[in-house]
Amino acid sequence: MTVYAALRRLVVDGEIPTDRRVSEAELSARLQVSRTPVREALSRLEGDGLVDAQGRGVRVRVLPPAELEAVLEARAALESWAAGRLAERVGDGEIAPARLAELDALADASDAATRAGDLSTATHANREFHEAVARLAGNPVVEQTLATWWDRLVVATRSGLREPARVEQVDAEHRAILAAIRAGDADAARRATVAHAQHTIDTVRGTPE
Amino acid sequence: MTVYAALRRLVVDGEIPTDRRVSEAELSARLQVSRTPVREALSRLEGDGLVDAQGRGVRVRVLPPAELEAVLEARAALESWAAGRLAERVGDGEIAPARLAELDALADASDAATRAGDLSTATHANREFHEAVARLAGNPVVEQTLATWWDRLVVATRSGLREPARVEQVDAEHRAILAAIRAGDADAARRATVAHAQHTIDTVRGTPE
DNA sequence: TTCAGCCGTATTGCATGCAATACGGCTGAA
DNA sequence: TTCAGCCGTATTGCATGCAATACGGCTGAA
Repeated sequence: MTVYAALRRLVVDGEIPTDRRVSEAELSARLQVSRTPVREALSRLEGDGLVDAQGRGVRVRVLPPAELEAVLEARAALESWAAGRLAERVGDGEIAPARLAELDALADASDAATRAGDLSTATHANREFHEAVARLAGNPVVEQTLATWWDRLVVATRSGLREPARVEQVDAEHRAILAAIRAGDADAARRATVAHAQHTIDTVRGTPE
Repeated sequence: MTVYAALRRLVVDGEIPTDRRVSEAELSARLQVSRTPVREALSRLEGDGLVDAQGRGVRVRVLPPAELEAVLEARAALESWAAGRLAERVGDGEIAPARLAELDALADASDAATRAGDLSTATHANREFHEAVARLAGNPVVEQTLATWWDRLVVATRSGLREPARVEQVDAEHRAILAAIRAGDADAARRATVAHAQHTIDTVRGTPE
């Protein structure tokens, strides 16, 4: 499990070359363990869709455009569900308004980093915002699936794709989602999340390469 | 990979006792391979949420009620998305109406088996119907995630839960989903799917044990 | 020059062995 | 009788070794 976690981190953090195949021996030397636990971890990572192990050598998966879009669409589906569910819970009084302050803080952090031009921090904060929404929705299955998809996207978009200058828009969209959640308006929360996600999809589509 | 597939099948088909821990040696003897590939497969199955491997011996996961509901909710979220997307594609003329005949046939099969009282076949046909909708929606990520969740539910509901007598209702709901898809009405398709799923959730909730 | 076919070797996939570990039950005190 | 603590053993987790395999490049024909 620890080897799995370590290897996953290496993959997600971009510490493993994506332009060539890597041998099990290479990874085991790097992690100072034998090939056996490395193989186990790789098998799991393959299940997560993070690496490709057919043939000889393992390859970090950089998603082809079609699959990138598929993951983005899937993410939009679950995130909009989560936002709607959270709004319902707020409306039902299951979530104390104070807990929503966490979301405000994360949106603030995301916006601040974006304005400061700190892309890496901004990306991370943005993810944290969306993951917090999923967590507060109270469905661990959805939460975990989304986390896996985020990881896939991180790997896929590291080399190449960059969020372009729709910077201003992102923050406004986050605030719109939050407002709907706070109002307990599930429908509006879903719509706002779908719109937000759709903009990301459009951006990716419009960015060949 | 073959060992993984074989073991997964054993788990999903209920061929492995769920009431006790099973040792790696036991499974490797059964599959006629050494413990090494069995361990790899188990690690992956754990990632799929099908088994629990903490401590000593592996355990097939029978979902606790809270998690069962979480999976059902998550499934509803993705399936309603898929139904809506498929309806859009039909509306856009991307899907030839002839391909929807497949769905009719699967709904027929599900209904026929249900009326014949063949629960096992009915369950399978029902799953095929929903998986066909997901496939036609054209998003492999959604499709595969749903397949994994179906497997989890199969294992979880094998011992104990049984679909009760809302038999008539199920077919009517399938037809409603189909009608919305055929009409290219994404909103209606989503609503019909959510309603269908919600009935299942209500049923499970109402069936303690 | 191009490319089909082969061949050597790096690499995988699995089996096996062993130290570390976790469990089930036993012992003895309260 | 109950249960904390220990102890023996089944089981895991990892390392290692080896046969099977897949790849990269070489050879020679077209």
